[in-house]
This record gives sequence, structure tokens and C-alpha cells, in this order.
Amino acid sequence: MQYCKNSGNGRCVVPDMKLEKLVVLFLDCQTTNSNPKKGNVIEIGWACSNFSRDNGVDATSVNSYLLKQPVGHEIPERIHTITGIRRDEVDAGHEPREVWSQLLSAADEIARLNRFNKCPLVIHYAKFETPFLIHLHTKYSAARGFPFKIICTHVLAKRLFPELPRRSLRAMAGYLGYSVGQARRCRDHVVATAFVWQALVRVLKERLCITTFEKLQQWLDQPMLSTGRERTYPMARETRRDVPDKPGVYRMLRSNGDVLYVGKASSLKKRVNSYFRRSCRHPEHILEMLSQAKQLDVTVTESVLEAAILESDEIKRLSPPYNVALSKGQRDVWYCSPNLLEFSQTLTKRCRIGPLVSQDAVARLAVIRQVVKKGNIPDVDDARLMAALGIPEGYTPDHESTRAGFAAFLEKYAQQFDTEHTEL
DNA sequence: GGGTTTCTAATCAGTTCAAG
DNA sequence: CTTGAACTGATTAGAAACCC
Repeated sequence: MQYCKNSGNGRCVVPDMKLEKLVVLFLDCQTTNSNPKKGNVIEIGWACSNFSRDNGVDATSVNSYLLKQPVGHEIPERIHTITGIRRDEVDAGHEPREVWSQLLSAADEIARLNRFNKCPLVIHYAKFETPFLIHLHTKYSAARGFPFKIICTHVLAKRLFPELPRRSLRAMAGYLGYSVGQARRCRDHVVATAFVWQALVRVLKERLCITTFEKLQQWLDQPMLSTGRERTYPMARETRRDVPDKPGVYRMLRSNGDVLYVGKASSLKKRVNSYFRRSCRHPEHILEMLSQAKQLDVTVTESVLEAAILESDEIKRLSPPYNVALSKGQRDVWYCSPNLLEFSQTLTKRCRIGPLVSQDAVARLAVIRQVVKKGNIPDVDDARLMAALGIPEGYTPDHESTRAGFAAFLEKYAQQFDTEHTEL
């Protein structure tokens, strides 16, 4: 036994206990705003480490509760979008006081099992959740000491993998081989946090010989060694160096084989390697994807057009999580029937052409459909056609290119269209 | 989009030092 | 003593990194 510093309310006793044996609680919250002064917890979930699963937890062992909101407290639209939690669901939820009391019972039980006066609480990016937990504590259990010793997996990850482009929960879990779903919900995040924790415990042991809670604490108390600015990626250099300088489709794969992203390129080599250039600014979701992408799979095609068609087919077939541009959830997508008369926002038997980015895209498709409906390319006035397609004057391709484009389109897609019943 | 913390790069004032 | 280059440290604005 030893005493640790920085333990919040008074000193806490740190057991000289193996991290693998330490019983911990994994926790995640969804809230309506970034701090308890402005928002509330709408969902809270936790689970106890399970030694039969090597410290991991499965979704069924997560306690997850939606919390009733104060009268008149709205859930911002954005929070609704990212969590999928609706106001009526939280209204039918639990009383925060009762849920907090259940969490305390779980904490006390774990503290007892560890013979430790606080419950080790593992959270990814605890900086966010901690103020909410303190708020709940002062509201419902201020009479006793704060019951948790918080361990942040993001802090650990930052020290262990300083070179990774991103260390958010999705990036870390994905990097280590667990796929975190699109909707941000406690159940999934608690499982992911447990997965990350068990992996980090292994890394701590193998790389730094840190096997006890006491040693972990000492290591965290040391200042962080300054990290070089150099970013490194899970994908080995050799993997991307040997990509052919030809058109085709590439797929970024996670270490567990999941397809993360499908893209096309006129030069596979240039496109793939462009992701790893230091000077390049990439959007957040790409950095998150690159934090996870370990393997690469490429298919060389004869032409760029074939690459584009194959890419589209592959995206439909695999629904890779980072092909956001045409995926549902990020924005509205549309599907239409073969005669282009019926539309749906979901893929149905009748509406199976798509996904299209907008109804406007459907309208343009209808124009193309009208032009090619007899299975050939009639000689219509280019200017009128471009106007109907919404292409502004001055941006219209020449006659030859227009014909070539329609010919390519027809060759690939004509058979998919119902050529009988359209009169638009 | 909101919010907070941390990081980074730019700026500026001050210091050192060699050279004239 | 003056000058200017080179360095140092403090301050600060803005960007990045996270979460919901």
C-alpha cells in the first residue's frame, strides 16, 4: 500500500495491485452541453471490468440509463443528431438521483473488492465527464467524499501514442481493433473504453513494464517527455510505397480487416501517398480514419472511369464508415425508382437507384434519362441540355466530350433504367 | 455549433556578444 | 560606446484537439 498525491478529497490509498487484476468501472456520459452550468447529463452508462473477458466488457453487461430532464430543458438539435436521443425518450427515462445512487452502489462494491477507498473509474477523455460527475456528486451525495479515482484513457493514449494523428475514442478503439458505431451512445462507448483500457494495460506492461496501479500513478506524475512533431501512422511505409502508379480503387482497412474507406484515383500511388504528407491538412474524419488504417487493398483498373464506377459499386456494397459524402446520417440522401418518378430516402425494392446527394440530383438524372431513354444518344442541342442539367454557361464541355460522357454513362447504366414508362 | 484546454507560432523586449 | 546579429524568455493570439 502507498499513498498517492493529487487524489482530490484528501489522500487515497493506492493498492500496490496489478492493473490486470484491478477491478474498475468504465463510464461514459452523453450531455446536452459542454459543462454542467449549461447542460445536463442525458445518458449515463457504466460497466465493471470482467476478468473472464480479460478485463473487457460486452454490451449486455453495460448499465445504461437515460435521465429525466428538468422541465423546459430542451435537447439541442445537434445533440439529438449525434446521439439519436429524443426528448420524449429522456422524459420516459430515470430519475438522476436514483441512477446516481445505483452508480454509487456499484462504486462502493468495487472499492470493497479492491480493498481500496475509492473506485477506479476509467473514462476516455475524463476532462469532459468529470465536471458532470462532480456536479451530480455535490447534488446528491455531497455528505460523503467523492467516490472515484478517475483514470483517463485519453491521457494514457496521449502518452503512449503521441505520434498518432488522432486519439479520440473512435480513433483509439479503431486503431486497436474495435469499431465504434456512428451514433454516440453510452453502451457502445463503455464497451469501447473497456477495450481501449485492456489494450493500454497490455502496452504499459510490454513497453514500460508498468504493471501496478502505483507505478502507473508514478508514471503519470512525471512530466510528459516532449514529443517530436513527426506524425506516424499505423500503416507501414512499405505498404503504401509499393502501390502501382495506375488508376484504380483503394480501400483503407482497419487492423481487424474492416473496410474504413473506399476511394478512387487516377494514380493510386500519388493519391494514397498524399494522405501521409506532413504538409497536407486533412479534415477531422480523415485523420480519424488514418489513425486506424493499417492495411491497404488496391484494385488497378484500365481507366479512371472504370475506377469511378468500381468505387461507387464498392461503396454501395461495403458501406465504409468514412465514405461520408454519400452516406446517410451525414446528410440527406435520395434513392429513386428506375422510371425516376418515385423517390425515397431509404433504399427500397422500387427505389433502388442511388444514393443521390439531393432531389436536384434526381432531377438531373431525369434529364439524362430523357436524353438516353431510347437506348441511344439523340442529337439534341448541347446548350439546352446543359441548361437542363443546371450547368452554367461558360462551363459547358465541348460537343465531343458531351457525347463521350453520355456514351460512357449509357454503356454502364442503360440497362438499369426502365426504358418503357418514362415521359418527363 | 458550443465550450474548454492545450499547443503553436508570432511577436516583442531584453540580454549577450563580437566587431568596429 | 555603439551597432547589429543571435539568442532567450515572456506574452499572446489563434489554431488544434477534444468532448457533447
